[in-house]
Amino acid sequence: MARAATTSDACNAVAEPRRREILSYLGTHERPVGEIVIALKLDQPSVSKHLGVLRKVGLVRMRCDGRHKYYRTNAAAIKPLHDWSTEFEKFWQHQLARVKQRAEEKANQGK
Amino acid sequence: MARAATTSDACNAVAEPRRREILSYLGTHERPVGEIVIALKLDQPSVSKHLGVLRKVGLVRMRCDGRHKYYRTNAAAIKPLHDWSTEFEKFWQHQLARVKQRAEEKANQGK
DNA sequence: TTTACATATTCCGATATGGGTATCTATTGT
DNA sequence: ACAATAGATACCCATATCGGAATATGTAAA
Repeated sequence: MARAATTSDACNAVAEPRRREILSYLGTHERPVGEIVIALKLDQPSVSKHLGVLRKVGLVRMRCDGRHKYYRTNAAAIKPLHDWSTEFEKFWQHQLARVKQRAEEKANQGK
Repeated sequence: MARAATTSDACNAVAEPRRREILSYLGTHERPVGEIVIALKLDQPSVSKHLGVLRKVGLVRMRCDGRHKYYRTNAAAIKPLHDWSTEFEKFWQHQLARVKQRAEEKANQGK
């Protein structure tokens, strides 16, 4: 077996930095492909392909209007990712708290 | 260019489902490799390789003790991912609110 | 010092990727 | 009908991947 397909999962789709840029650029604001091409300075075929991947995993939605196709990110599809990372939130909060505490102790030594 | 290396980024490292399992299994609880192998029913070389990737991007920390190596997840390395997805939180909240509202309107029609 | 154990590394093969370039389709304007 | 425009698709290539099997390293026990 090889690496999992980029289209197998929101996680895999989002691993590609350009796709993250696209999602950020389209907040939930609907935009035609051409605008993405210009704004992010990517080749048009590249953008089309990235959008294809994002669409297959439900991360973007598309609406046709004549020869234009309007894309917007489907934020709900990002939530599972967010939920997964939230599993670890308590841990890094502890870590950061400890770091802060040590820093304060060190500062107090100087007094 | 090909697909970005799995070791190029926490995002790419985490795209692989087994690596996510490993991170979840080790909360911040320190465990030797062998325990991961047994708990997740993976081959030992596979686990070692996954741990190598996770280590390279800082998602796990390692401590040597004799012939054992203890791994634990470094939760702080997951925070950037969490922060990125949080960017979209406001959007899915809106979406879910709309869905709920429509459902309630529909329910009220029946009265 | 030989043996057993814990983990890491290497080699292989099949596969999907992303960039680039060219081309195809569909819709609009003249 | 024809040209122009928006977007998708097809093709090629270099590369990294994961699994599997075998082997290597390093530590501890006999």
